[in-house]
Amino acid sequence: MATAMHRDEAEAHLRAAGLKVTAPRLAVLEAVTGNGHLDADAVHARVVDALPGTPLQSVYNVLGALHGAGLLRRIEPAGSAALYESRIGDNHHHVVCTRCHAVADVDCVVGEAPCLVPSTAGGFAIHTAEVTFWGLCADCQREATG
Amino acid sequence: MATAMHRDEAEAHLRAAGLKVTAPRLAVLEAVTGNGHLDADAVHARVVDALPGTPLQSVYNVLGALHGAGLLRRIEPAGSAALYESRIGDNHHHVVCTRCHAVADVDCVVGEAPCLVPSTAGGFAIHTAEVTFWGLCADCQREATG
DNA sequence: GCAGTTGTTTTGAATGGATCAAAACAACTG
DNA sequence: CAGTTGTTTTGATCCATTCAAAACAACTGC
Repeated sequence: MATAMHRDEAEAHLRAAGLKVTAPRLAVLEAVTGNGHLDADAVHARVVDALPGTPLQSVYNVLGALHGAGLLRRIEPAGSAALYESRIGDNHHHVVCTRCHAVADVDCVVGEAPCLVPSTAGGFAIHTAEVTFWGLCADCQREATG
Repeated sequence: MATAMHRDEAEAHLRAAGLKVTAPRLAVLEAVTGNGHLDADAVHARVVDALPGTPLQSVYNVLGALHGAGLLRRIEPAGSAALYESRIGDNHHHVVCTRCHAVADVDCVVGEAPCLVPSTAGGFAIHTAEVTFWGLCADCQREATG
């Protein structure tokens, strides 16, 4: 839990994005903010704490809306369900544990966003680069060598 | 269609990997080799040409086995089904069209595999890096600006 | 060559993440 | 405060993929 989001902050973000301010949206925004990388189920679990009875479908809708509005970033590592994170605006990368699927952020490793150099490969007009590292998380290293 | 694979070549690869040589496996290997990035359905379509009646399930089994043996590489770009390619051994990257999902290979853009520098981020022992670029393919650029 | 063993293919069914659609509802506008 | 429009909810459906058991065929040793 890094930076939890205050209700009024969340509200401001929603309004700025031209979205109506609703309880499920505030709940999802608070659930994701500062809590790493969560899939729809994990978000749902947190949302239900704050807003009992909220259906999973609503979480999907809200996540879709917030992602569409640029308020949430979405990643889909191979083998995992879609994950959402609140850290946006910078283009950082991710490490995924090949054993337990844990995810952590990685700031661009080599100097200034080296992997992001826009280029034209094979006639494609590239606008984004996404880097996913694969490895073993600390816990799984222990269990593997132990 | 770059390098099509001959039957005996395919056989050798299978044996080298300790896999039994079977018709479906040869068919899948030939279907994927030199044909870019194919999902299970696309592979199935090709396999059925050579081996009528082959069920999709068998294609899944074979793709799984060949991938497990390191004979096929598997990528899973967000929003697409799993794709298989025969180009292995080098660690190249991919561009995916955000409009039509076409995929092309990209050799590492900045010098010598800059994105692959193994490092230790957040306690993870990284062993692989995967770079996915997103952009518009030539065709979609035309249709978008046209 | 031929039978046995083991791994593969096939048949059939099930899973899970996610999406679609329509009805019930609530947030913003004036 | 009523109307309008966007949201949430209910409920159903989709698709890629995986699981399981039975039918089968590739390799081994004889």
